[in-house]
Amino acid sequence: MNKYQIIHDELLKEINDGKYPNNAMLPSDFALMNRYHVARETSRKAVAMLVDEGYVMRIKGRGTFVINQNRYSFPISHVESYRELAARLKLDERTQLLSITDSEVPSVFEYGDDTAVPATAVVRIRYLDNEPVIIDHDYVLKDVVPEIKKLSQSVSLFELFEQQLGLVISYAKKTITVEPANATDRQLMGLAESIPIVVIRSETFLNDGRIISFTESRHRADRFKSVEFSRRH
Amino acid sequence: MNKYQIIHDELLKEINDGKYPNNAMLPSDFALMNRYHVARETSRKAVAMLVDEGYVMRIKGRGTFVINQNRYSFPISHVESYRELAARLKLDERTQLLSITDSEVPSVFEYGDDTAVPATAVVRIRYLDNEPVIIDHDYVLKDVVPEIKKLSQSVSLFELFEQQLGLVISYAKKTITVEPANATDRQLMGLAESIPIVVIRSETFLNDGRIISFTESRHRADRFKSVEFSRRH
DNA sequence: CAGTGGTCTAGACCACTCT
DNA sequence: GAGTGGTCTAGACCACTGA
Repeated sequence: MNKYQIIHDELLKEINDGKYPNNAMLPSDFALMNRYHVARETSRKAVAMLVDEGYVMRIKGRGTFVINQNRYSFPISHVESYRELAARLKLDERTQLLSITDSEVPSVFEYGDDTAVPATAVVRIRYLDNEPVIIDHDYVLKDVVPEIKKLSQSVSLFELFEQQLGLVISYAKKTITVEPANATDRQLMGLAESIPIVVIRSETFLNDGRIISFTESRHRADRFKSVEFSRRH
Repeated sequence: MNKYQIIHDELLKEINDGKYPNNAMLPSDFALMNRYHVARETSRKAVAMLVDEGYVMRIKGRGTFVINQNRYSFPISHVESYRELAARLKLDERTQLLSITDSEVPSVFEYGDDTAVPATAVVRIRYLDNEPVIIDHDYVLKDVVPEIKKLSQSVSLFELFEQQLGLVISYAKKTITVEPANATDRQLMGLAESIPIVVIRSETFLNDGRIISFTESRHRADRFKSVEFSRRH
C-alpha cells in the first residue's frame, strides 16, 4: 500500500467517524508531514484525492475543510460496482442472476467496425429494499474472458475479473440517457405503465488498455438519483 | 499561467489538432522534461490533468495514449457554463431571459435551517438548434451578490460573477434526478404530453468556501445525453 | 536491456489569510 | 508575522513493458 493511500484512507475514516465534522479543518500539510513522517508532496497527494472525491475543499491561506456530504445517492462520477455501492449506502440489496448466454456486443455501443464481436451476455436484476429497480446487461468480451461458466450470487463481475482472473480495471466511460421502458423492463420490474428508464451505458477498460466489457444498466427513473462533485478547471 | 497548465494546454491542443490521433503515444515524462525544461513532477502534473479529463490513459511500462473521444454530449463531470458547453460543441445556441425577481432559495435545496434565504431568481430558457430544450432557474444569494440589475443576452451568470464581480468559482455539487414535467416546463418548452425532465440541481461554491448560487437546470429527457470518463479508485 | 510510468524525498519560493 | 495552500526543482528507487 502506498503512503499517500494510507494517509488518504485514514483521513477518510476520520471524516466518516465524525472526528472531522462538517466544516472542520483538516490537519495542514505540515501537520501531516510530522504525523506520518513523509515529504510534503506525499501528504498533499493524499489530500488531493479527498478533494477529487468531493470530501474536502482546500482554500489558500485558510486550510482544508470538510464538505457536507449528502448521501443516499447513486454515484456516476467514478467506477464502482453495484455491490460496493450497496455496501457504502448500507441498503438492503439483492441480486438475481437471470441468464448467461453467448451473444455479441450490441451495435448501440458502436464498437468493432460493424463486425460482430463475440461476448458472453450476463443479465441480472437488482433489488433495493426488495423492489426491483435496476436491470443490468453485461457483455463480456470473449477475447479477454473466453468463458463465464457460472456466477455465484455472492460474487460480482468486478470481483470475478479482479480477484479470480487477476485483471485490473482502471477506467470506464459512461453515457447517460433517458429512454422509455421496453417490454423487458416492464416485465422484469413489474411496471404497469411506461415509466422512463435511466440508461447508463459504460465501457470498461483494463489497465493494459483493452476493453473488457460493455454494460447497459437500466434504472427505474423514479428511483434514480446521482450526486456529483466537481471542481472548476 | 502555471508551467503545468501551459504544458497541459499545449498537449490538449495537439490532441485536438490531430497531431496525436487516437491510440497515439504522447511524449514520455522525460521527453516533456527536455522539451519544456521542467522537473519531472511538473510534466507529470500536466499529463495527470489530461488523464483526469479523460483525454489520455497512462499504462505503466508502455506509455501515455490518446483515448478515442465521443463528443456531442452534455458534460456533468465538471463545472461548465451553458455558454462554454455550446461553444465547445459548436451548436447553434440561443438563450432567452424570462425574468429576474426577488425570491428565496427553494426548500428543495435544503439550505439554511428552514429559515428563508433571500436570493435573486433568474429564469432563462435555452434553445439548441431553435428548439427549447433547457429551462434554468438560478437563485443567486443576496448575501454574496446583493443585486442583479440586468443581464445582457450575451453574458452568462458565470461571466458576470467572475469577470465583472471578481469572484472565483471553484466547486460545484450536482444532483441528477428524473422528474415529470410540470406545467411551467410544458408551457415553456411547448410539450403536449408529459415528457420526463432531467433535473440537475447544483450548488456553486466560491474559492473562499461561500455558496454563491443554487441552480435548477431542467432538460427535456429525450434531448439529454451525458458522457463521463472516470478512473477506478 | 533501455524505456516507461509510479512513488517519494527534502528542500525552495510564492500568494494568500488572519491576527 | 505566522500559518496556510500552490508551484516547482533535482534528484532517487521501484515495477513493469517490450525488444
